[in-house]
Formats: sequence, structure tokens, C-alpha cells
Amino acid sequence: MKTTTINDVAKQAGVSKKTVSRVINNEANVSEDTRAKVQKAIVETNFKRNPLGMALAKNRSLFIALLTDNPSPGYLMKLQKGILQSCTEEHMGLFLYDCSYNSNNLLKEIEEFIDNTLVDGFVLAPPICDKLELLEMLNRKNIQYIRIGPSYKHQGEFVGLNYYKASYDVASYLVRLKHTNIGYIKGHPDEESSTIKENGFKQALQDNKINWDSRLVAQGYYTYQSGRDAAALLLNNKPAPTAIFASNDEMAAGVLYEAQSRGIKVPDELSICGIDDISITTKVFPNITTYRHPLVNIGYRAAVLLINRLKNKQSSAPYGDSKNNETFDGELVIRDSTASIK
Amino acid sequence: MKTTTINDVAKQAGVSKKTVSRVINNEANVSEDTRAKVQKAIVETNFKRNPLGMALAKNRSLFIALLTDNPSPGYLMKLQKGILQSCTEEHMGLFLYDCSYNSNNLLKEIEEFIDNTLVDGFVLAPPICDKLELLEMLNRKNIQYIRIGPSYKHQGEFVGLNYYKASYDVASYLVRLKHTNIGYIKGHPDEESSTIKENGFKQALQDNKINWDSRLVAQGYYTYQSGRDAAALLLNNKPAPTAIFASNDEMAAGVLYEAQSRGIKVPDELSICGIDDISITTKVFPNITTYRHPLVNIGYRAAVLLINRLKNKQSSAPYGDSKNNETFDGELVIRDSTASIK
DNA sequence: CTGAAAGCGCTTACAG
DNA sequence: CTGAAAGCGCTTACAG
Repeated sequence: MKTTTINDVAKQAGVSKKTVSRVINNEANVSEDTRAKVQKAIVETNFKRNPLGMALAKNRSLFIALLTDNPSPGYLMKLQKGILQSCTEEHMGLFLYDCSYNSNNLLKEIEEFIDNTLVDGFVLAPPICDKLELLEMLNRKNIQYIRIGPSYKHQGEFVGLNYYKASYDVASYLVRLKHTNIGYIKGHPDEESSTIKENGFKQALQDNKINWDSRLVAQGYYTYQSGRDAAALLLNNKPAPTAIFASNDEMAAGVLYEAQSRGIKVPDELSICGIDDISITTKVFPNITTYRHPLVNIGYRAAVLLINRLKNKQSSAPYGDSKNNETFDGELVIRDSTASIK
Repeated sequence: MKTTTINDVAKQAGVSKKTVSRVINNEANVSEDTRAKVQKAIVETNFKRNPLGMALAKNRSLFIALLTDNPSPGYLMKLQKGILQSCTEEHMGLFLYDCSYNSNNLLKEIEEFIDNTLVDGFVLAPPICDKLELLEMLNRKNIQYIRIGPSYKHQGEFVGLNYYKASYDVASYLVRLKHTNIGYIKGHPDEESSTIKENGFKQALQDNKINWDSRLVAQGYYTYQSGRDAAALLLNNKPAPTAIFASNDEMAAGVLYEAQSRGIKVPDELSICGIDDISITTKVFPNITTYRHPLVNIGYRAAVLLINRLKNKQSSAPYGDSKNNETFDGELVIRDSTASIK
């Protein structure tokens, strides 16, 4: 099955292939007449531009990749879904690359990946989006990227989640339920988001005149197991907290398990909240109250911004230092894992 | 940063670029002497073959893609992880494409994806791997693929899971726990695996002289919600089943939720089992007894087989009709959602 | 506004 | 065993 090339279109339209190239790239300086002729020929010959030809000539593939470090599956799935959707709309393929945050030769591995696939854009998911050496390497190699996460040391563009509002709102909600003895499980110490969420939590306490008690704070790492472990610690307090706020859902699920394995009734004896609204929150019993981040949308927008940037760069349209950042708000989602103090 | 090309290597080694090409493709007919010279030059110039150049010349990208229909996230994540691992080892990129099984123009969309990315190989996950029109289209376009799932109408190669053994073993285990009133939730009616699992279940009942009771069988669709719905139906039976065997974990999690929301104690009043061993089974309380399929391994092997095939085809090595199928066994994993009848 | 030439990095087909 | 030529499908840089 011979595919039709730019040459076939040129012949059919009676123009040079350069002119065809102009049309498919939407360049200026083509008379309306010939443009129409070419477009007609494109349809007639069922022409599709071969991306490899373009990539080789331009030295840019327009392929993008999602770089992850295998965080919570539910989080990743939603993000991935949005990114994929945008890529499909833009007729682009999405590469996947799963790396290891702590690998010693992380940078080398990623450079190799770039060489092997010739991607020229990355969507960086947390926690990899906060890895400064990586961002610097990408800058050096002139590989475009967009970060999923809050602004970080002024590197690159980002699509942000409003982590502060998330934790502030969740904490305030728990206070409205008359909880004052609230355990808090922090996120991974290396991630920007952890600090921001903690600040939101503290501020909510302060605004409600509740004292901050360090015995009610436990270190987590955004993983299920770390949520369990932290809950075990917090629940050993006397008196035990009446609510535990885990700074992501993956940990909240761990808290729920730990509570249930100790025979603690949720929400009657313990309220539990998370952040993100990943799928597991509606699969466990009881469903977990959380703060919904529009992750699918966030992934979608991140990919759109990245792809637009690549395309603009290609057509040498103005692309200054103006950053196209977007920050998404979310909303509190009240479910069955929280109840008010009687 | 100018990258070094085959020409640079040729110059450095004092040979023609064709000879360099021979060396990097491991072709015969190169004297050991020049091969060594070229290899030395490759190292010295830090040469990396540009995949786009090769792809354009050969009209094959060696890129592969994972084609999914967004099944249970946990299932997909494990599969993806294995595939990714193999791709990384082989220095290949993995494209992702999420399609909609029921889309009217599924085939057209996939053809477009192929045109846009020039992938020349697919890993087909269930349920998409059982879509005959798709397989035929891929055959026609001469796109290689490997299916994750049992043999199906003699199409293509596959990496199979032993579904029969899975359900036979789980059912037998429930019988050993003295359950005789066992509810069964079938898989999606369009998927081969559903029939095979049901056969395994029936055979186990028969071998243990337990009568098959159609009121104890409910239709599921491999989704969480369908598991809940089916459980609701089954639990309305009088007497209610003492165990429910869902033919995948996603549904088993739904069963657990439904039971708990009715105040039914698991495992004391109801035992629950699934199949697959996806991550949710160890995140809910109680952890769910299941049959572990080595999904990471399965994904890994599938990608290895596919990539080898592509490479062999490329080097025109013998590639007959000999199929390289592999079938993986799994193992029963007993956890806390099952108990014996007193 | 349009096109002929040269080139991106590699391979195939052929000649020696 | 080795290489010069032509080509994969597209674009850039230039000329008109």
C-alpha cells in the first residue's frame, strides 16, 4: 500500500512540492487560488503528511512524553487521560517514560530517552517536576517542558493546582464539624506541594484559633503505606485525634485501612480526609471526603500549552519569555468518611 | 549542540558511511578489522543512531504503542509498567493510545493514529485484543501486534494468562472453606476471558459435586460498578450466598463495598474473591483474596516478543509463521476477605 | 507569489 | 569485503 507523498499532491495540483509544503504548514505567501488547488489535491489524493519526513528535515519531532515516577496510580491515570485526550485531538503521539526519582543516573537515562525517541517536549508530573537538575538539563538541551505543579524557582511554565486552598478548605471543613484534635499527615519532604499544603492547614487552624500541636503532625511520603504508618503513630496519641487529614488521597486510604484494622469506626470515631479525588476514594468503604483537583483537565491543559508552544516555535511565531501559566482551583467533596463531633 | 552522525563516524574511521551502517546494524560482510575500527570511532565520537533517519529510509519506526480501552486502572498500571521496562531496556519509546471500544469509528481513529505516529507495533490489552476487525485491519496494514490474552480465532501472537486455572483454583479454594452457596459474577460478555473463567468455575463446582445454580450467577462487565450491582442482586437471594467470587478484582472491590454498605461482615458473613491481584486488593479493608497474575511480567514479555519480532523483520532474519506464544500461570493469594464456614 | 536545488540522517540496490 | 549513487518525505535557503 503506497502512501501518497507531497510529490503526488504537487503533481496532482500542478505546483511544486515547496508550494504544497507551504500550504500544509499554513505559511503566508500563497495565492488563494493555488491554496485552494492544493487543498483540493490533498483531499483527492488522501494525503497525510509523514511526520518522520518533517521531523528529519526540521530536527524536531513534535512528539511529547509524559515523565513520571510512578506516583499513586489513580493520580497518574487521571493526568494521563487528560494528556492523551489532548494529544489525540492534536494528532500527536504521547510517549511514556517512567523513571526513578532517586536513581543516580536519572539525568543520563532521560538524555538517552531523548536521543532514542527524539521527543521535543515533556510533561513533568510530580515529584519529578521539582527536580532542579532535570529542569536545567532540559533547558540546556533546549527541550520544552511544562510542569504539573506550583511555580518552582522560576523554572519553565506550569499548570498549577491550588494546594494552599485545598488544605485550607479541608481543614476549615473539619473545624466546622467541631473537630479540634486533628491529626495531619505531611507530604513528601522533597516536594513543594508538601510545604504549601502544610501552610494552608496551619493557617486554617490559626484562623479558627486552634492551637498547632506538633504531636498531631506525622511525616508521610504520599504513598499508601506511609499513610498507614503515619496513622498508626497518630492514633497512639492520648487522647487520639478525632480526625486525620492526610495531604493526599493515597495516604488517606492508608489511614482508613489502619483505622479499620484497629476496629475504629469511620466516621463515627474518626473522620478522614484526603486531597486529590482519585478513584480509590470512591471505591473504599466508606467513600473518602476529599478536595477534588480537576486532574483530567489539568493534564489536558498542560498538554495543550506544551503542544502550542512547540507549534509556535516551529512556525517561528513570536514566543518570548511571557509565561503561560495556569492555576486550577478545586472544590471540597464531602463524602462518608467525615462526621461532626456530637 | 551538533549531534554526531554516521558521516562523522565514517570520517573518523576512514571508511564509507555504508560500512558504518553495516556495523551499527550488525550486518555480515564486514571484516573484523574494520568493524573494530568503526566501533572505536563510534565510541570516540559518542555517536547515537538517529532513529528518524532510519525510520524514514526503512519506512519503519520501530516505535510501539500500547492500545488500551481504559480498563481497571490497577490492571493497566501493572501491564504498562512491565511494557515500559522492556521498552527502556531496548531503548525504545512507548506510545500510549487510549481508545473507546464501542466507538463507531474506532478503526478509523486507530488508522489515523498509525499515520500520525508511524508506530509499527502494538501491544493490545483486553478488551481491545479481542476485536476481530481491528486485528484484521492491522494484518492488512502489516502492522505487527501482540495480544494480552488467550488465543483468539488464531489471530496473531499472544501472551496469555491461564484464566481457566485461575477460576478453577479460586473456586476450589472456596469449596475447601466449605462454601457451597457461591455467587459468581461473570466478566464482560464480549471478552474471551469471561467464557474461559466461567468454564473453570463450573468445572470446579462439578468436580466437587456442587450443583450449578443459575440464580447464583450474575452478569458483570469487569468494572467496579458492575461488581456492586451484581453483588446487590446476588445478596438479595434467600438464602444469600456465603461467598461471592467476582471474575476480576475490580468487581470484587465493588462486591466488598456493597456488602459493607449493607452491614454484612466480611469475611465472617460473606467471603469475597477476585482475580488478577491489582493494587486495590491490598488497599481496601479487609484485603481481598485473589489469584495473582504476574501482570508486570506479562507486559514485559509481551513487549519483548513484539520488539524482537520487529527487529528480526528488519534484519530480514528468518521469521516464518512460527508463533511465539507464551502463557503465564499465576497463584492463589489468600488474604483476609475469605473465611471458612463454621 | 512560486520553484529548483540541496540537505536532514539514514538505508537500499547495485557495482566492484 | 567495501563504497558511490540514489532515495525515503519533508524543509530550508535562496533566486526569481
